Amino acid sequence: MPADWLAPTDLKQAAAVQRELARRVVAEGPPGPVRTVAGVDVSNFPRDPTGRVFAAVVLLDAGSLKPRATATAMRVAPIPYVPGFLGFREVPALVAAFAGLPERPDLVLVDGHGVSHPRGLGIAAHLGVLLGLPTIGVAKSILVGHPAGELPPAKGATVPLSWNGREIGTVLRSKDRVAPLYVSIGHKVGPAAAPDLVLRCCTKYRLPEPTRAAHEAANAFRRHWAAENA
DNA sequence: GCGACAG
DNA sequence: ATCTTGTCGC
Repeated sequence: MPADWLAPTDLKQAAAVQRELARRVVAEGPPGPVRTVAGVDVSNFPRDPTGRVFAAVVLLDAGSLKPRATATAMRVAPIPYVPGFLGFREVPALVAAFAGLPERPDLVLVDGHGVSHPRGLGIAAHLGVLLGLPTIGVAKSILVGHPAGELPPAKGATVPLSWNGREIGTVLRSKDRVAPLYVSIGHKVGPAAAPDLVLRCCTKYRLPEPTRAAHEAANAFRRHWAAENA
């Protein structure tokens, strides 16, 4: 694996890497039963010139949605945040965090888009391909594309997310009368299965439990790090 | 050229 | 992403 795959020289090269990795995305799966689900997220210091990213991954039981293990890792992002290139900032730290997990999850829910991305490689697909794990992108807002119709207000409602005449994801109502989530496959997951898998992780909040747990873990990790490095 | 723009 | 106060609805 070329070094610039993790730390590209410029955005032009980064885009080329994304197009290459996008070819390796597998749009079907999961290959087996989903007994465990992991949630991943990254926390940052506001206006931090050093660009430190604090990553966390939480493994939970897919049935009870109870946390089973947590792992964290801190890295310095190789590039600043630029829409369309989020993966280069967060994936290295997330991969490092996964190394600290006691076991590999059957599925991973990622904060951000999967293939609903300008070059078909949002952070969920990026992470999935590098880890070789089934991943789904769960974003809170749109990067590219438009909802193909009006989304009903009830939890579980869906409508396709289209872009240039192509269906790239699904707009999903994860809770009654709240802003929808934008779901797209990351890697080793089929487009039809993705929305159901995400909904299965949603209880009483807008965001799925794995994502909520990871968000909390990443914030706790960052605060803990700050307290010991004062 | 102008508008859009995950976290 | 992070910060922050008030406000609205169940």
